[in-house]
Amino acid sequence: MKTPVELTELFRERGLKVTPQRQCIFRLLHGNAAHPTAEAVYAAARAEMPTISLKTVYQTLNDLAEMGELHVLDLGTGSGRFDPNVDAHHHLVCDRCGKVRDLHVDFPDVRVPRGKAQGFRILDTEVVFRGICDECQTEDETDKEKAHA
Amino acid sequence: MKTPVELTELFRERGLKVTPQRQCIFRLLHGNAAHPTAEAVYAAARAEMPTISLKTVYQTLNDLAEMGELHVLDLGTGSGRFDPNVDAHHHLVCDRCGKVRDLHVDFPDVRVPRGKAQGFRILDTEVVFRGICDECQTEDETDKEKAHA
DNA sequence: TGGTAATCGACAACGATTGTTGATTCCTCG
DNA sequence: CGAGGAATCAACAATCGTTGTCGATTACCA
Ligand SMILES: [Mn+2]
Ligand SMILES: [Mn+2]
Ligand SMILES: [Zn+2]
Ligand SMILES: [Zn+2]
Repeated sequence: MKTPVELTELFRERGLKVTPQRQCIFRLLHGNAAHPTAEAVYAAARAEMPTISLKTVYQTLNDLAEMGELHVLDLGTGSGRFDPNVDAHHHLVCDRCGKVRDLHVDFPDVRVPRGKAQGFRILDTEVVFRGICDECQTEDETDKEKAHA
Repeated sequence: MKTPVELTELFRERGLKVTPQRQCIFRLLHGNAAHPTAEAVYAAARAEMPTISLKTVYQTLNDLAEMGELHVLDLGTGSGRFDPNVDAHHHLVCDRCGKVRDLHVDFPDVRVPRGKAQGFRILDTEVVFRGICDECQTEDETDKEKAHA
């Protein structure tokens, strides 16, 4: 995603107004690697602007996604995750708590072999590693200790 | 997924009754590579049993998933896709129509490099190739021709 | 400064999935 | 075979995430 200043330009060029609500969301997302849900962005925005509406948050997130400044990930965690990092990368997903972490590794061998594409024109390749995050593993161990006691 | 006959055994062992509705779903799923939604299974089942309820379909699909006989894929196509093929494989997904095809290729290089796992214990690796399927490409071309005319 | 886009609140609606009820069917085990 | 209990049905309501609608108000920006 571009910087808040660049996004301000971009929105104006497109005839979209640059409101404080939108600028707030620009700032919250810039460099954000937490892959927040819309609700999470909403919560963070309300800390600065108590009257911002969830509708406005969705509106701005969708605008950014349409411009290609944001990717929406559907990783089976119930709700969409917004990713301001639009460069090619992959993800680690916690099956327990839904946490999403970036994995910046290139897998040059991951291609559909000739003759196996079944007519598809491939536009994108995602690798998703699913498992249990550190925090959820610690929880599990704590539970075991309690069970012993 | 096991064969309908084996699933009949398995259900009985678990104290679950083997009803005609469940057997119908066993048959519909066995060897099914279409990755159907619950609604699609429901539609196919109703062709044989007009009074089967959507509730019963979900119930049976969830039972099979809990037993590990079925995988539920969330590929961002709006609804869950049920996959009776529980062996390791990957998927081609059409961004336009949601079609899902199997890709039986092993990618041995696709592993999280040591030191990049960020505390995750990895349990599963999925590769998803997104693009446009053959049918949707043909549609596009037809549209172009119409535009020229 | 004015025209118009954006926002707000308060609520309804959506699609996918799950829950509830009470009546009915029918599988399974002895 | 017969009894007991699970499963199913229909007909709803409810959930969650997301989008739509409304009229009134705000405020961006050419
Ligand atoms: Mn990311
Ligand atoms: Mn598959
Ligand atoms: Zn976790
Ligand atoms: Zn398609």
